[in-house]
Amino acid sequence: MDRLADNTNVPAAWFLVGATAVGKTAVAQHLAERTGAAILSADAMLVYRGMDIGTAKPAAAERGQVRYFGLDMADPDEPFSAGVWLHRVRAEWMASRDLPCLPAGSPAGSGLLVAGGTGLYVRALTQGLDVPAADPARRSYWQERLAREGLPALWHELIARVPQAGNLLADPENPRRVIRALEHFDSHGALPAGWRTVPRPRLVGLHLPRVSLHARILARVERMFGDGLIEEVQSLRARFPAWGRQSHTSGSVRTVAQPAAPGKSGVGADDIVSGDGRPAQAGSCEGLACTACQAIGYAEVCDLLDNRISREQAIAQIAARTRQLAKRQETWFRHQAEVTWIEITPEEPVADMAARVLAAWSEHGPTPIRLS
RNA sequence: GGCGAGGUAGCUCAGUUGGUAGAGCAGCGGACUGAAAAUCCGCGUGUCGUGGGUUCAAUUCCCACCCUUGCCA
Repeated sequence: MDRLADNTNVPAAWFLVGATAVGKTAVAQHLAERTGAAILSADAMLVYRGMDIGTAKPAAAERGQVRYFGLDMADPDEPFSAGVWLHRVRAEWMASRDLPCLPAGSPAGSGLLVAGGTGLYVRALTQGLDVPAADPARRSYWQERLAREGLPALWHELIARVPQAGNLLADPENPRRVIRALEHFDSHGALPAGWRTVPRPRLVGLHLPRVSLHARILARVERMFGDGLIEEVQSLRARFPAWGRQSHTSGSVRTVAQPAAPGKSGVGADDIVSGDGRPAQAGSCEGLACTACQAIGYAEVCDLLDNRISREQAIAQIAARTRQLAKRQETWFRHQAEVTWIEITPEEPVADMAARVLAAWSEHGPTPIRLS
């Protein structure tokens, strides 16, 4: 292959990670415009066409200045996954002969700049994914059995096949992981041993104090409504009628305005909760790829459009879910990667942040990526 | 102004037949290899409105006051 860092013979890229709403996009854009680098978005929601406002996708003006990868790769009703993302991104990259190679030593030259907050996508890019996908039919088979028989039954099935699954699986109480392991076994006859022993890539990240980040998140949510988030969801629903036919906001989180506390002897409390009309099986979207319609902002606006919640509730819930996402992202990068954090403040000019990011990149060098 | 209801965790509320309290949400921490903006796990000390009184002991009973709210004026 010919996408090589000049001296090292290893493909690599400059990574900028961090929680949602810290300002990765602005800094990446700033740097790309000045270096001629292309930007690869490592974000699981920016891949969907038509979902622009709610995902804070870089605007057309910005995209005209810089070559972007990883945006608008699929329609919201297409099944998508980290694996699809990785294959497509690799293919696009290999096909782009005109893209500049990474400069040796100096990040002030051009190259590939990866910006995003989806840890799994970053990992896929730096480590690759182990084996081809499993058969989707197997997934639905196990999903049905989970619904019918419960998690312990699936766990027994898994242990029967892979006695040491307890050590291979990080989180046996997580139905998705158990199902994933089962479908993986069905397709490949074994579980990959490397699931829990991944090297941590060295990255550069932006970090804001929690309070500042929360303030930014709320401001951004309100701006999204001003920018036409509701209209965007309406047009998506016009294109995909199954979208938002029922509440997508699942029960675990999200009900900011709780009707009444279900006390031990709380007569009527349960009635109020269930009467509120949210059966809320997360992501039951009748044929639609659920990922997109579960997306933060989109699920809540559907509830708003169907009069299940008020505008104020929608804003509060979107902000809360975004905060929770941001925390999970921080946790991921804190522990799953070796990140050099650039501590920023809300007032700091983008150019200053960019300069500090550049300095960190210079110091540590680019992060190797796997193109095959 | 009169009568009623209420003031308990950041929010919405339980509860204590007197022995200083607990749920949901929020928040915090953690996990994470093809659904990842997903999914899953863990974490509950707060002047129980204020000041008095009764009591071995009051957040719980009594009195006063303050605040909120509903109805009547």
